[in-house]
Amino acid sequence: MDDQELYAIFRKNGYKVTSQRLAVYNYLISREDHPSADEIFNALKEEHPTISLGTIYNSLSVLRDLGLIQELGFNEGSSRYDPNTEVHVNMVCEKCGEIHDYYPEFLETLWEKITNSLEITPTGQRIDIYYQCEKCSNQMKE
Amino acid sequence: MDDQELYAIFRKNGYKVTSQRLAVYNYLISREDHPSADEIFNALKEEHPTISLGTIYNSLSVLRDLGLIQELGFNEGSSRYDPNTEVHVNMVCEKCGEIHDYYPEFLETLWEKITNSLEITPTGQRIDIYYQCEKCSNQMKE
DNA sequence: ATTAAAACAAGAATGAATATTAATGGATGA
DNA sequence: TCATCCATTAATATTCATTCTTGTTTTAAT
Repeated sequence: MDDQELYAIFRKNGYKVTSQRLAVYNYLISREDHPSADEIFNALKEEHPTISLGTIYNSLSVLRDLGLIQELGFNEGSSRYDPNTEVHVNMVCEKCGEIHDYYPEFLETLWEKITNSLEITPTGQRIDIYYQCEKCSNQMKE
Repeated sequence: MDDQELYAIFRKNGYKVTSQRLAVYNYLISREDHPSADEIFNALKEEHPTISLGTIYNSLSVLRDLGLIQELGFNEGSSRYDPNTEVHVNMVCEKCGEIHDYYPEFLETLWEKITNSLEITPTGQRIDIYYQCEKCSNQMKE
């Protein structure tokens, strides 16, 4: 999705196009993992010296309400933000919290088998697999 | 699982058996949905007049660390506690937050297809489907 | 029964997230 | 061009779930 498409989505829904919102979204899609609001804040401070953490939260809420991103709440710590709203698996390291997306073969077909049996229409989904990433399981051995 | 089995699990892992821990676990398995710490606290106050919210959190942490329950963190509000740690689907109403478990046909087989493709061994999983429950979608129409 | 370790209750502290408020800066029309 | 409007922003205060601290009580081994 390029910025022009974003502009259109914002305006169609009555939101103004602001450099802060664009920056948050573009930063999110630039990353493979799913950063927290604070991480985004620290990353954008350099190019946007006056941006505030409140604005980050605000922008993330707008993006989430527009369905452009998904917010992932966890047991501990802060929420993480995922620019991918399609069906996929979040591989979550239970030690360091690192997250990356995973697309098993035939996932969409399998997921359809599950959702087809429902009487209602889902508005979203979340699939997490918890494990220990290579880095963390190596540290355990030492 | 009866209380005797619980006793054994606690002791085997170096935890003492306390009435508070038993009460929290037994209350959880008595419920179809997945209450929050505060709900558990309010429910147990009658039979345990001196119990504190801190103790609820403590007991829940112990039960979680023993693998007896799963903690589900969400974007908004408090964590919810699920005494079912097997593979299942959490049906989460995005309006009122009500949760109930769902077991689609062949879920275990489908899930094995997904996890078999992994190089690592998962330590846990979480599958949520977000939707609007009947009560909430009826309220929207009015 | 004695005793040490673990767990408890009560309340303070923490920290993520939201709410509030005044300032900012485009857009619009005179 | 200028003034006004209004959503958004930045800064700050506040909320609320959860964790931590302290002193007391309970558990369970001896």
